[in-house]
Amino acid sequence: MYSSEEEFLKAYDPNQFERLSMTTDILILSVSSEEESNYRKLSKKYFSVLLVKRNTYPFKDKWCLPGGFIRIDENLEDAPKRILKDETNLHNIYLEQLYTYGDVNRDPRMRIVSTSYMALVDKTKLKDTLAPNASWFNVTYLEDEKYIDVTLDNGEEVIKFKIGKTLKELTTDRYKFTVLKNDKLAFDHPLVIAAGVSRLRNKISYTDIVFNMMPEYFTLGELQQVYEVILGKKLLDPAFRRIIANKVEKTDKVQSGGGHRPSALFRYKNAKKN
Amino acid sequence: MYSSEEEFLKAYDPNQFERLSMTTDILILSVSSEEESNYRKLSKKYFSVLLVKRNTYPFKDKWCLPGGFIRIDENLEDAPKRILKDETNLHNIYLEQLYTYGDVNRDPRMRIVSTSYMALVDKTKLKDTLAPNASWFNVTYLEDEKYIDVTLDNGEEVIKFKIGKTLKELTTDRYKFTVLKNDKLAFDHPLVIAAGVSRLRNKISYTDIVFNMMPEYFTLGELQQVYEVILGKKLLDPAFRRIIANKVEKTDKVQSGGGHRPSALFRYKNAKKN
DNA sequence: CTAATAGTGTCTATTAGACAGTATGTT
DNA sequence: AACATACTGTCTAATAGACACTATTAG
Repeated sequence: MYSSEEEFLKAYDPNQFERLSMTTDILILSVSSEEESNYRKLSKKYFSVLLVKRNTYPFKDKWCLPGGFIRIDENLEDAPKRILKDETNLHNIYLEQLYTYGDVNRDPRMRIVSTSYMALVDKTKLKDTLAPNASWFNVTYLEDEKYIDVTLDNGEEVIKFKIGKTLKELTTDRYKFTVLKNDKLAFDHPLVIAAGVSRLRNKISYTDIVFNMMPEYFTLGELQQVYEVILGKKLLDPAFRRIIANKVEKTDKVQSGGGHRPSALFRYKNAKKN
Repeated sequence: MYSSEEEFLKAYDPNQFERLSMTTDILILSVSSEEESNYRKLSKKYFSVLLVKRNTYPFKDKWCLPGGFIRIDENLEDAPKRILKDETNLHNIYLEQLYTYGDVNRDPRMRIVSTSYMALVDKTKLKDTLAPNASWFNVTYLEDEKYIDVTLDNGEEVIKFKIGKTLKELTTDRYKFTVLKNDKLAFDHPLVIAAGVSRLRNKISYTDIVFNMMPEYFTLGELQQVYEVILGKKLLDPAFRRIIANKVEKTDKVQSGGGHRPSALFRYKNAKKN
């Protein structure tokens, strides 16, 4: 039919299959601290996500993850990088692909497939240069065998949604997530949030990604708090210290002034395998 | 600007962003047995992948994963299901999304983003109804700190490729895979194979997905062999039996005739948490 | 001194790894 | 009997969980 690839490509009709649009959604996660009135206590930490209030249709006035269309001349993973830059003014951020959502009717405008990414940022590097309609929400994430209950709170507004887990045993992906309750989030973004938090919770124990959310110097108490808010449970000090011992290195800096024993400041050690 | 969502949707211009094409690639994995001449020995098992020889441009005469275009009116995950049906005549197969590849120049025809899926099948259910240009290749997968070396062999042809692992530490996904050597596989399919095998190797130890590759009744020796070919290493019998003990249930069937002690046949137990 | 966090020692329980042994078919 | 796999008992090493204890500061 064609005697060479060039010839084939020249004759190729790109409209053989109707084309579609693609977007990306970014789950930007971080850890926030709350001021503590008691000078002795440590400031409480929260696990938080960045949401944007939509001011255009569809889903006008609902909250959604930052995102946007993939440009025709842009690599897939460059789109979330671009949007992250626009939204937070940060670059060189930890970014990981989560999942691609492609149900026919997931967007009322037209056929849009969306690839979601998860980004982890250190909020201390972010000097209040947030986009005007963006806001950090503290995350409460409760998961059991059957449901995931998520509450997002930015101090002014509370967003709650619930996801049902259907165990599909052997025939397909382990769980199928279905949104059971949601009235303030746009699109299928509850699913993205659940997928991302769940992924982070798993990965925190076998990778070093937490350190993307930490400043350069930190105390082990702070690091433990971050683990605790992400995992949603308390950890025992000695066990925690054993586990992270070879991931961090002690510096000669200390943090004092808290009405209690000062703590050594540690730094992430780019641990070579040994 | 618009007073209602309906009005907005009516006026919406779907060509605001140039649209693109999407395809899906399916990594179909299974386990093959080889006839053993010594009546006493167990038949040797291989980990295997289904490839298709391309008879059209681009990449004419190279091997690739089964795949095809996503139709405009088809849910994303329905495309791999449809292709799986066409290719193997099987439905209700374990299917899991792997990764979405979207570099601008990954396809010479035009801008195509591709979402890859992994399917696990029990080859015994597949009664030689393979598509004419498809073939099962035995997989040898060697991974170390820096490289992944894969050899695929269907008895007639050998395909080798090599992938480099770049540790990206904290700034992005843990590893970036780069194809270092490949001359017989089309597209970025070496990356898909590596991603899938790597994922399966991890998941085999904390999920029950292996049973998708097993017939209804099997001996623990066979099951152990499957674990071994997937993990690429020998396991110790007592440890293996301890681990899978609560995932399987013994039946009153036995398999005898092998010149050695007959073995009990087991079945997958849809283990409720206890 | 007190409240609060920092940091360590050690016992126990659970799990993983290793090896050696017994059991039982077919030719 | 010999070979090959089936299956189990048990010791040891490594890891995880729990608790109690000491250390040190600001007020």
